[in-house]
Amino acid sequence: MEQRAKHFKKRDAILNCVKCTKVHPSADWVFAQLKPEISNLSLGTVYRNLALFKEQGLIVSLGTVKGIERFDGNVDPHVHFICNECGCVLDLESVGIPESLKESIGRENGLVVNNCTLTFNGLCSQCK
Amino acid sequence: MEQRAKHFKKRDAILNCVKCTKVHPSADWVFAQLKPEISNLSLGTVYRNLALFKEQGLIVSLGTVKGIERFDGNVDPHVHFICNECGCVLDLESVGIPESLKESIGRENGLVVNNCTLTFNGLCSQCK
DNA sequence: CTCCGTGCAAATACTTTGCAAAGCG
DNA sequence: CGCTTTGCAAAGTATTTGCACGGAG
Repeated sequence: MEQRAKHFKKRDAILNCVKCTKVHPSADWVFAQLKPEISNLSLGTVYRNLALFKEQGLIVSLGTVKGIERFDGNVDPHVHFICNECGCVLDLESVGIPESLKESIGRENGLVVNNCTLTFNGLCSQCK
Repeated sequence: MEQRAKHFKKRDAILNCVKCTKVHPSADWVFAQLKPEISNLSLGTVYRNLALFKEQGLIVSLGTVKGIERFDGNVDPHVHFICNECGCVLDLESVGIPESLKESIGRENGLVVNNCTLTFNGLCSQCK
């Protein structure tokens, strides 16, 4: 375990960084966060690892906000609010996603439904 | 009217192209569609006009699919399905968006909610 | 003459990739 | 040694922008 910690030091730091924040970060943000403590970290590594995590299902992509891809360490399906002004992303805990729809929609339309995202857009409390 | 038709020939063609298809096109797709009939059309013009239409609310953006922005001439809120394999976008007519949520969510969280999108991901009938 | 839409090409900006070096077993 | 991770920089790709031209009023 300690061995692993050494070998995957940067990878773990990147994953941890995404998992432990609620800002729904971009690759660039993660890089900026870790750069001070891991001075020889490069942006390419961040991109590579985020892509890897996404593929492994350890994190999810929220899509792009203003042309920049945003990630979420919280894999559980939940509802997001995106501010069109400042680009911040918030979780809307109070709203539930109709998970049950996934299966029935798939069956009705002849599709395989893996995922479902519900997103609201507008202005956050600071920007409005 | 005829005057206008001349002056805005390309603009109208671009808008019409997005409005009259169900493929939820990208800028590139629109360009490819129109290029044969409007041989001196340039891609920059397509981008410029799509951005304009989006701003005017004549079309909406569905966000990016595989890094490419997709548009929808149908401005009415409706549910989408995106195939992760081929990138096609389908309308799910049968599912309704809980429009009423917008106001209550805004009020509860101190937000201004303008928009709301519900999207399912998976494999389409051809790709599964 | 002035305004607006446009072609064209250069510029941006985010992201991906190739390759050599370094780390771990 | 062999395999994986990484830094670095170059390449890639979608999109935006600057500028000059041309048509409409």
